[in-house]
Parts: sequence; C-alpha cells; structure tokens
Amino acid sequence: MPDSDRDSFFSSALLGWYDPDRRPMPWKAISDPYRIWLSEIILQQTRVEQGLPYFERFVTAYPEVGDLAAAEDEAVMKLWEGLGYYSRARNLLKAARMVVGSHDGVFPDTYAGLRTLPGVGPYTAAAIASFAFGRQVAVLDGNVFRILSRFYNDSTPIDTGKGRKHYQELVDGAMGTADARLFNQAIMDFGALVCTPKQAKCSHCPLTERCKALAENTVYDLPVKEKKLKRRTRYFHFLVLADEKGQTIIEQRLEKDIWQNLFQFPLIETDEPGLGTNALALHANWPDWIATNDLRFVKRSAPLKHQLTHQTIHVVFHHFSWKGMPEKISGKIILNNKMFENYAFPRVITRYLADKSLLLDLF
DNA sequence: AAGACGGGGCG
DNA sequence: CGCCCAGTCTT
Repeated sequence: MPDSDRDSFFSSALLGWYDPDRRPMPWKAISDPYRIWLSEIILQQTRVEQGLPYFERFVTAYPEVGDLAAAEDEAVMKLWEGLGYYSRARNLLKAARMVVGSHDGVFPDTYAGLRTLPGVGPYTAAAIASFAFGRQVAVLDGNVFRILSRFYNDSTPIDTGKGRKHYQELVDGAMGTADARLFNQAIMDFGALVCTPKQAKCSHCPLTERCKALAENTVYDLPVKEKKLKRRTRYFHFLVLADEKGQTIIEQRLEKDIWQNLFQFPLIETDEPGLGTNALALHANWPDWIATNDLRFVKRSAPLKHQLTHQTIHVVFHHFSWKGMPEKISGKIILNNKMFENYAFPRVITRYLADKSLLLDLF
C-alpha cells in the first residue's frame, strides 16, 4: 500500500542531505551520454574506486563513441584487463558499433531505446536516461534495495522477479516528482556513505526518525536474499613452454566459460587436486600437440589459490624448455619476449608475470 | 527462475 | 572466509 506521506519524507530528507561535492566523480557533473554510459558499464558490480582508473583510461584512449567503435577488439579487451566480468567489454564494443552503425553516432535518449544496447539492462538504462537525458525514471541498484528494504523494514527478497518489481514500485513512489537526476545520484551516494551494508551510519542519518528497520532493530537483517551462493572448485595447470630463442606459447579462451576471449598459457584442467608435473604429463588431458619427450622440466610454481565469486581455482604453472618448438602451431600464438603487452590475460596470469624473478628463468 | 560471469576491499 | 559492489545475459 502506497504511503505518500512516508514517500515525501524520504525524498525531501534525502535531497536535503545530498551534496554532490561530497563524493565527486568525473561523470557526475556532465550530461555527455557516451561518458555516462561508459561509466555505468564500468561500475556494474564494481566499486567506484576500482572502476575510476579504467574510466580515465577509456576516455583518454577513446574520447568519443566513434573512437571506441573503430577500436580493435583486442585493444579494448587489453584496456579492460583486470576489471573482470569481461562480457561487459565485449558488449561495450558491440554497443558502440551499434550506436555508430545504426544510430548515426547518437545515443538513444529513451529508457526503451537504451535497453536495446547490449550490456544495458534495467539499471543502466534508467541511469543513462536520467543522468544524460533528464528522463523521470528511478534507478534500482544494490544501494536502493538496501535503503528501501530498511526504511520500510521490508523483508521481500530482492533476488526474485517479484522482489525486483516490488522494489521498483517502492523507489518509483519514493522518487515521485523529484528531480530524477538528483534523486538517483542522491540515493546511490546515500547508500555508499550512510546506509552501508555494514557499520551503517545510523547515528547521523537524516532518515532515522522514520526508518522502520532502525526502530525494529533489523538494520543488519536487511535486505533479504533468497538464493545462496554456490561455488565451484577447479584445478588449472598452465604450461609455460620456453624455447632457446625466448619464445613461449599462448592460446585464446574462446569457449563459453570464465575469461572468454582472454589469453592464457596452454591450459590443462583436471578434476584431481594435487597433480604433480609427472602425473600431468601422463594425464588424458595432456594436449596432443606437445610431445613430452621433446620437453625438459624446469620448475613448477607453488600452488596458487585464485578466489573468485563463484569459483575457487587452484593454479599451478609448470615451466618447460622446449628445444625445437614448432614455428607455427594451429590455434596457438607464439610470443616473443615483450609481446605480452598486446594481449589481455586474467589476473592470475598478469600477477604471475609481474613477478620478475619468475620471468628471468623463463627466458 | 536459476546460473554464470571477476576482482578487490572489508569485517 | 563470507559478503558486497552504480547488474546483465543465457538457459
């Protein structure tokens, strides 16, 4: 049941609290749809501090949407390297090319039009529509779920279709006729600075007098999620194959899996934990294009645990020298020393490569 | 509706 | 170690 009195208290208190300068961001004070779109894609499931340097890199490399549309796929993946959720980078490029190819270089200026761009879902379409075009649409993101579930002491799960619809109605009502651009920025700043997941700043919150979760002492029980996180465990063995000319081999991940389109050292994935190099060379998954009698084992890295949100990956790097490595290998790329900078790698590999002492005996 | 998809920061 | 972050797409 709508509670317009409560809604108007919420929006006026929120806007009274809001000060755009408290959390400055380069895309906040502008209305350029390209930059707003770029920032919103980067910030999906990503903290502002983490995304900010990437935003700067992209704007510098591609000042306008046409520059991005004309970029090489590999250059864009390389610029995105390390940020995660790489489908965002692939869709970023697709969308830029769509804007240039099908919309004459001009971004759609409606919620529905924006939704047709790949990578632009309900949240991002609302954000761009309000920030860039002043459309009267409210954003629904993690902050909004948390703030509204608390303010109304509402235990409706946020991770179901019904829940999303419910909270969209709540936030639409709360925004009312307030300036959408201000309201949306205010509610997200408020979630980041005051109504935080932990250690919420209830002692100086402008909404305390009517916050139901505070009154009921349920602040840290909200919001409610229905689904539990499931985690998969995987075992990755990367083969670092170096020849006497200082060359090594990489391959691109093309399957529908983690790190799609990124590069890696030739990978053997096994179901068994704790496999040593000898057992690996005898394993059924050993690639047929490497004859083990041509290799000389050099060393093996310590086992690394690469912890992701949905996967725990145990990684070992196995170093071999390969005299007479072929000049060409179908489906693989032969790299010489400094060429790593042209290819995007997962963090577990860039971090490994960054260790100078490892690289020394590699080449 | 349920899974899949990264990486980092913080308690 | 578990949770969360300016979510979206596929199945």
